[in-house]
Amino acid sequence: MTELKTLLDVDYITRDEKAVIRLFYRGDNDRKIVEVTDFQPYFYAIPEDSEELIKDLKRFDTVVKVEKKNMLDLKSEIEVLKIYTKQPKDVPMLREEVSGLKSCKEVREADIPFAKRYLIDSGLVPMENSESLNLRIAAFDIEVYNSAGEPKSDKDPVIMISYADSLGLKKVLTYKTHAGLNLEFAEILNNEAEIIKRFIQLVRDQKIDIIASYNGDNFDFPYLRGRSEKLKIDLKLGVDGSEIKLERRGMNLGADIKGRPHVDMFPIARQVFHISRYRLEDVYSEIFDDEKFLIKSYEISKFWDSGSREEFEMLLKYSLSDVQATLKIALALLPLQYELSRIIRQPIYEVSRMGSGQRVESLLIERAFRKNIIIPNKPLEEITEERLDETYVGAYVVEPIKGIHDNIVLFDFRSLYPSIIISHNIDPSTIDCDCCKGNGFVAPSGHYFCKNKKGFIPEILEELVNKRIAVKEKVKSEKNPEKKKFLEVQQQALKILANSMYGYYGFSRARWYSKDCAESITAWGREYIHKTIKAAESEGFKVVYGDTDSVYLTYSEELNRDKILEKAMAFSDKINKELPEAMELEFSGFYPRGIFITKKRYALTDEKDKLTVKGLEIKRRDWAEIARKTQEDVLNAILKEKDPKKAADIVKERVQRIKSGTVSLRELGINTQITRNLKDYVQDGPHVVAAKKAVKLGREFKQGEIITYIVTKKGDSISDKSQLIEYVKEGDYDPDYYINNQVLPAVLRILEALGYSEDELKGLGKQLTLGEW
DNA sequence: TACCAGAGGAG
DNA sequence: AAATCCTCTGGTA
Repeated sequence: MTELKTLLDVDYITRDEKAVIRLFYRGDNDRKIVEVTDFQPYFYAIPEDSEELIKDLKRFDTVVKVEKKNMLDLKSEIEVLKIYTKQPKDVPMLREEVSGLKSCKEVREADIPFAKRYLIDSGLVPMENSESLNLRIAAFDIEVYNSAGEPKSDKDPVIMISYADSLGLKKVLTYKTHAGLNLEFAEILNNEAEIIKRFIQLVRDQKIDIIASYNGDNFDFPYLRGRSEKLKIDLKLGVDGSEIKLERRGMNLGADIKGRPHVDMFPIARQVFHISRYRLEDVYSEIFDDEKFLIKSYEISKFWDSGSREEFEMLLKYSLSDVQATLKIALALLPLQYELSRIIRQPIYEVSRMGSGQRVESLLIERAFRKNIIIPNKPLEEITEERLDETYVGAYVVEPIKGIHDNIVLFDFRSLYPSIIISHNIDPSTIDCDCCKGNGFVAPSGHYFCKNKKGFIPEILEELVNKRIAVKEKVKSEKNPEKKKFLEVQQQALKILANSMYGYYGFSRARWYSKDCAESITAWGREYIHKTIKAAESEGFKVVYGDTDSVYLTYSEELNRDKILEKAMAFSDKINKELPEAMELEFSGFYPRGIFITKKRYALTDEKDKLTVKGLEIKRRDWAEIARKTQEDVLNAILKEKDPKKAADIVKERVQRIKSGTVSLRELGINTQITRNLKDYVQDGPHVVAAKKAVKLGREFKQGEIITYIVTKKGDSISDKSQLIEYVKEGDYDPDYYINNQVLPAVLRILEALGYSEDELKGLGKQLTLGEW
């Protein structure tokens, strides 16, 4: 029996001018670093003239070996030269030289980093067995002294480091105390340097495998690094004794720890959840349906300085609650990252920081190697710019029949785009192939796809989809809850990857970019939904609404629920008989009542009276809670209770409350993302103006940050009146704005769709007396 | 009133 | 650094 082990990380070092791959394993009880010394760096050249190129290559002393090889490149098999170099660092220079040679047409795969290259070629699977090994996970969080505005690492010290791990150890390290302080988790050291050193020691003593943080990439680790430099101490967290490394990753930083992967939960939470804000407390309450203990940021230095033991203890407890929340979030979200890491076969540090495009591309690169396909190069910057201008037509959206409908049946195509790609073999290598000449699978876009040879991407997609079907079968029969959860995560990871494939074709930076494939997929999608609509209509259904892959149907005559469902099932059976095997129109719900406002904006109630809302203000972070809640109450009154009078009373009550000035700021905050640098805005909306005011008070904003603002009493325009919520006192809000620009538009939209005329509503809106209806 | 920039949702 | 379609607000002229 072989020992269980999991591959946590890979890198390479240079020893005696030779590259040595290091594999960082966690075994049953110990940690192992395995070194590989016989893996040579290489890349490919596609020759104009191979003999000539071989001769030319002899000139370069960094070339150690050249092999001829046949590989698949899109539609054809080609001869390539595999060029081995002495060291990985030789590749960038040699690539330039070689691609400049007359005898060379093109250089390929010279941009695959060496450690990644090794992982692909070796076939090793990172994170394999990680669930069986009981990995040791630790979370940490720092508290920083913030005198005024943003804390700065060149002056403001770290005052606490909190630590919690999956073995049950929890600590808050600090260097101040008060008489009578008695919190078993508090560890008092002499100074700031000591708490940093103690933190490192804890991680090492506990033999931690994965370090989790919340925003550690862009705050905690850069800050610790800043302080460590000032205090002249090391941050040797790597299992090989190396320092943490801060690397640039696009607009952000990444904090890399050798052999002990650091996973930042913040970007993961942003991908996984759709919530109004992504502060630690927001994500915590989203996952655990529980409120986290909070103290305000400006109270940190106040509590630290105050001399009150109670306040100091509050601070310690707050710090502990942060780290415990981070650990809980990590334990909940890491399994999906493990699974993605296994499927993509890249280290968890990388995978956890990848977007959809990078994940798909990494998967394709690995699979291409297995199939002897030579990998396309990354497009040059100017090419990606050009691609951005190549727009194409996407999905079709049916204009809804506005107003209330009863007995609505919902159908949608199961995984429409993946199933189209598979059943029509949509791939850059199969498009408009020579062998099918206008036959094959002919898309409504005019392109056709090969019927003889399966494409690379459809083949991978089919593997993913079949694997997912198999895993979902296992989920059904699995009784052990641990294993069931594991399988559930597996199928989720497969779904994420399968659903990203279409978007990847249209992604301007993709190696396997193909606008023609992307537009063929959407063209087929439109055709299938159109055909479905036509068929439904000829069967006596009314199409109330539809979007991309879905249709909402009612029956044209008065029928009872069971009769309608019977008709509906007969309808989908008929449709499915005519569809390709991989495709299926699925029944996905019956709704006794629904209201349709516009495209992408509607609400339905199911048979358990549960309200489903799409696109309306209720679902939007940039509307105040008071407006969202009022809209929800109005919808419930109309859909569930069929009582417009009650709806009107709700609105009246809400308007009165706003007028009285007693609405809390929590209900008035408007969340909006600052999507760019503040100076880059052409037109400053209220959120930008609010942010710019805050900058004058010492605040800083990261691009992508979500802020909450209030429209206050002070100022002329809405923008003038806007202020970040943290600078606004309770009660300081503009009732007129919240009535006329928030609550009334949200509810009038619903009432308007009920058939009240615009004039009626305007008049009533002004009088704020909705009682008569 | 018409137009634009900007945001965020649906699928 | 996945795609397009779509609605709506607030600023500006």
